[in-house]
Amino acid sequence: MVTIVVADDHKIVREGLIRLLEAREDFTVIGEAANGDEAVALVMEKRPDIVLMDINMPKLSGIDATRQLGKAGCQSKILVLSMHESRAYVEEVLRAGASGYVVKNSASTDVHNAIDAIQSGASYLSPAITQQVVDAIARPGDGGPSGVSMLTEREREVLELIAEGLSSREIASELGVSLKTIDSHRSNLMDKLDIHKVSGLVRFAIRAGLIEA
Amino acid sequence: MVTIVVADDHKIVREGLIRLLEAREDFTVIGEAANGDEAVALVMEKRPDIVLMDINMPKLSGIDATRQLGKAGCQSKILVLSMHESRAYVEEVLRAGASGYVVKNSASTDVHNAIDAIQSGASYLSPAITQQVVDAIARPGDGGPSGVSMLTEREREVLELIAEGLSSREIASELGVSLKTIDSHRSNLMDKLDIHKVSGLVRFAIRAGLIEA
DNA sequence: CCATTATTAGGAGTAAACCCCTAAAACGCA
DNA sequence: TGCGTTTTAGGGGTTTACTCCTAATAATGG
Repeated sequence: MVTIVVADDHKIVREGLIRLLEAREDFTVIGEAANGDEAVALVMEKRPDIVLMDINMPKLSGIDATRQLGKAGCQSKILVLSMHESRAYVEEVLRAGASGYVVKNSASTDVHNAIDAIQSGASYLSPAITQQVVDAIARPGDGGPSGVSMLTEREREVLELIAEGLSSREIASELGVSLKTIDSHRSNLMDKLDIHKVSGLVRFAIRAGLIEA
Repeated sequence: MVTIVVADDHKIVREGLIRLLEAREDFTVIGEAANGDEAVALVMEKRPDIVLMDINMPKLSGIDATRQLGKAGCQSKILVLSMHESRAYVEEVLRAGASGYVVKNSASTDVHNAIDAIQSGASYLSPAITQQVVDAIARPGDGGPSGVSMLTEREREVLELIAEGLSSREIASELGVSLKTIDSHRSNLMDKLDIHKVSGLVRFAIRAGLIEA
């Protein structure tokens, strides 16, 4: 019997997931959490085999919760449930110590398969994701760490301020440097990310978790 | 027997919802859609009693889909499922012609109750929502309609394209009007929202669910 | 029928964004 | 010590964005 804890901030989604899980007779849900804090506490207490963890949760994100459980030496395998298919997310989730990544746009059988896989010690990535990871590896140019990690500290800082709505002049004054310097950083980070519009930068910054929407 | 169509862009959520609905023997799900366009087509074809519609969907949002169905004279009652509890959303959803508004953080029984209610011609709002609506009615002048609902159809459209990264020129060509027209819409919507930068518009559009991050 | 609003369009101008270059000082690293 | 990277800074240019005006047409609503 595989014991499972479900963490998702939407009760109705949680209920649906539990039904989907318990359609398998060898799965049993022994607890549910509505945010990251609750999830960590519950998992430490119940020690389930599997944690089905949503990424977007208040207080503590699913990624941070995963990270904390890892540091605490928790043996439960974590299967992250996400609505994002972007490479950046997958990287971060796996780095945080999760054993699997399933997009919400999956069939219930995918979740079953994922649990079977990580229960036996393997990793599991949604079919939709595997392709992206393969693409990322195949592409050497921007291949490495996608996005934020290819930026320097300063560029990240500038990007954040741009996304927060400051003009280049305001950023220059904020950081105590010349307008032209910000212009350089701006150009450089735009080249690195291959995003050449403010709108794109904002969305990137949000996806990357640099700022909140 | 109450016939239902479920529209949500996440397959796994859709599956969960269907299970929750079919736990009631007098409910039967006769179709499912993964985006707004599909939903409209499917509902026009199948003519269900109820449409359980998510707001955040690609191509055509649940709100726009609701609006289209209303204009087409569709008799199906629409129950909107949303993760947002903000007043602005509820306003717009009801204005679009939906019969009910249920937040995702509800129990399945709430959805059952909502369907019973709107099936008998009533409206249904999640408990979490009712208070907000009452508040909004109580002080009409104060906050006013905050956000999206104060924009016109065209302004919303332009905002969406701005947030998606199109330049004014591209938007003009996309919508088949003059650059100056887009400039007008842009100015007007910026005045209405009191947001005067692209970065702010993008974040607003994301918060408002007009686009995805 | 009149008032308001939505949609369209333009003129004219300032500010900002964005693109092309170069280049110096500082830093770690091999 | 030299090499790459980061951070700094600038010159000069084109293109958008943004603001301030006006104004015609159509539709909506009291």
